[in-house]
Amino acid sequence: MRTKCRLDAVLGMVSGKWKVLLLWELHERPCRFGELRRRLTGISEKVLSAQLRELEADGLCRRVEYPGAVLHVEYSLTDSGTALLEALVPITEWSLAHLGN
Amino acid sequence: MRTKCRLDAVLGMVSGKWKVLLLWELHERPCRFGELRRRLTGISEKVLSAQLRELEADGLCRRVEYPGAVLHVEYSLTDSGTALLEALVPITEWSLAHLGN
DNA sequence: CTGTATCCGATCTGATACTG
DNA sequence: CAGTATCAGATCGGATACAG
Repeated sequence: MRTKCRLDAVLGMVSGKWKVLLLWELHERPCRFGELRRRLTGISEKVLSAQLRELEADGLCRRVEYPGAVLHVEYSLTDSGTALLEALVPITEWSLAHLGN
Repeated sequence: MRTKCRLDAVLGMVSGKWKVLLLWELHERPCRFGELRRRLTGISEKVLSAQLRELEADGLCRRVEYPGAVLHVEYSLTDSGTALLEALVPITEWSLAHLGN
């Protein structure tokens, strides 16, 4: 009965307080850690790190290290992550239709 | 920046551990409290009550009392709730396409 | 039958300091 | 620059007992 619908699993993937925002930022453009920290005003490094790792573990984003004297890491959406973001569009539309504007 | 997208608000409405299941059950047919408790094996009365109240507060389900010697209450989806459930369909499809079957 | 009141443990988030 | 470690506070879900 629990597994009758698969929604829970997917909703869990985006249930973190900052996850959707992260997906959104990464959808606009690939981002470095510090960039994300600045753009998601208020998030702590620990939480940012944790949520990125979860998104990564779920295959929604990827983490790429670039060689150099200083660490340079870039996060970006996977195709899967992009597709999930698109699957969320009807929810936004529902929101516009059923919640105030 | 937080309010740039409305996803968080809506996802919050279905983020409770049993919310989607509840919407699903109510979508199949209007249900009484005891019925829901039996069908959602494992949920406690307190949590069932709380989540129903949240769904109600968000306009996703309604609670109707029927007069009689004993209390008879029936919960059912609103149009808004039904529409939200439909807006979640693409997520299930994403799940089928991107997660194992 | 349909809930509410309490208490508890687990989980989540945040602040801060420290590291390679 | 890109994180990890630690600790504290808040929130969530669950068990149980009780009430209208």
